[in-house]
Amino acid sequence: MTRPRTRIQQRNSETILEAALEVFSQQGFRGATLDQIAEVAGLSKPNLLYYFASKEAIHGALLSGLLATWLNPLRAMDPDGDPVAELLGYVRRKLELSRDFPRESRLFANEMLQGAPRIRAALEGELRDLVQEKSAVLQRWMDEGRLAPVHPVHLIFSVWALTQHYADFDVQVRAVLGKAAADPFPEAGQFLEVLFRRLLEP
Amino acid sequence: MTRPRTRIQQRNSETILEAALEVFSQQGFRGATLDQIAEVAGLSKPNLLYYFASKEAIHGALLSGLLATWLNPLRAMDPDGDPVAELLGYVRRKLELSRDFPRESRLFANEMLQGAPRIRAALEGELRDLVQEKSAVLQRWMDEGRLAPVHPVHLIFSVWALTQHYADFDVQVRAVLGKAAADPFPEAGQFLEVLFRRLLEP
DNA sequence: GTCTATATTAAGATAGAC
DNA sequence: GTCTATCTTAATATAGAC
Repeated sequence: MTRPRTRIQQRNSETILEAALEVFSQQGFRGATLDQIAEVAGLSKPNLLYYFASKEAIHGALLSGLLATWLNPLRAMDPDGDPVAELLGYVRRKLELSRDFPRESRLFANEMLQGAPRIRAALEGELRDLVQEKSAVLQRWMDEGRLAPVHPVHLIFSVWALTQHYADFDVQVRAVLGKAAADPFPEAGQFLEVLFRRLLEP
Repeated sequence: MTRPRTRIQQRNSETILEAALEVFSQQGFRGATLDQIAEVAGLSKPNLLYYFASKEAIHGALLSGLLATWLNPLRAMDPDGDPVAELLGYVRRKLELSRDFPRESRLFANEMLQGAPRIRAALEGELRDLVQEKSAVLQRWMDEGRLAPVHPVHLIFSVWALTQHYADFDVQVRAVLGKAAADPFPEAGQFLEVLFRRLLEP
């Protein structure tokens, strides 16, 4: 059901994927049930299976394309731009993804915790290639003295870890900060800017 | 079955918890099954339930105490020590936990992704209190000019995020680094030391 | 396209023999 | 303490009416 033809098909497919994202991102693939998804979607269980061949197919539809979206900010890092500004821009866009798409982040995290059975190939291919490419750019900037020297791959890991934490561990972040800070993201953004400036400004 | 009396009880309880950790840390609570745990443990399913009252009880036994272990390194941060050394020591010990107990880290991460239904109270109590206490210490060090100023709570978050990433996203880390680096932890340790030195040295 | 009813398998838990 | 057999419920998926 990748190309729904009618408007009603379009709408129901989206409703199902939206509900599935809600459930899969919390419970993982095995922990989620079609009953839960059907309930959230407000549709009957057989109706779900009219639009998607199986539970696996719904999950697959969510996963495919997710990695691409996730990597877009890294892809956008311009080799001809200003090094520190480019890196800070990357961090900012990645943090915005955590803020605006926390469920997608948790879906991805769930897949990682399970050992990435469904996207292992993409990790070792598409992801690895892009990281290698951008690491080379970072390394060049460091060699030119425009960025303080540091392991470029672990630098990219640190961007992922620090930004995704605010989506994946959202409950913990809010529990610690208390109800005072309704939205932790502005503070997080400031903190991360300071962190990466001090780490990278030559 | 918190206090097994005989040696055989001791041994089987441990075997079950070990197997359960393996499965729960990958699949989460709902995704894991007693069949899987029994298979990994090499015991029959009814035998599992002779030692633990229910699936829930096994999971609870793993979870209880986990938060305490997880917080020990933060607890060990000495208010009378050297600020930068204390912080770096905290980071080092936390990274060692990720290296030596990755499954425990993933069990915790799974619980977070699900919204922490079973440890919400501890997050808002024990965890929050300790973070507040240690944040005050960090703030004092900053006020005394012995640590560069930065949001102390987000600083603690950054330690968690950066160290746990190497356990929770282990598959991704290894996929990106390739088979060349069999053990990413030495490099990670060096990177994190550089990062926190540049961030915090006044 | 959507529903009720249902087939089929899997999962948590228990009974009772040994 | 450990096992086989089994009860009960839940879960994926399908059939077939509307």
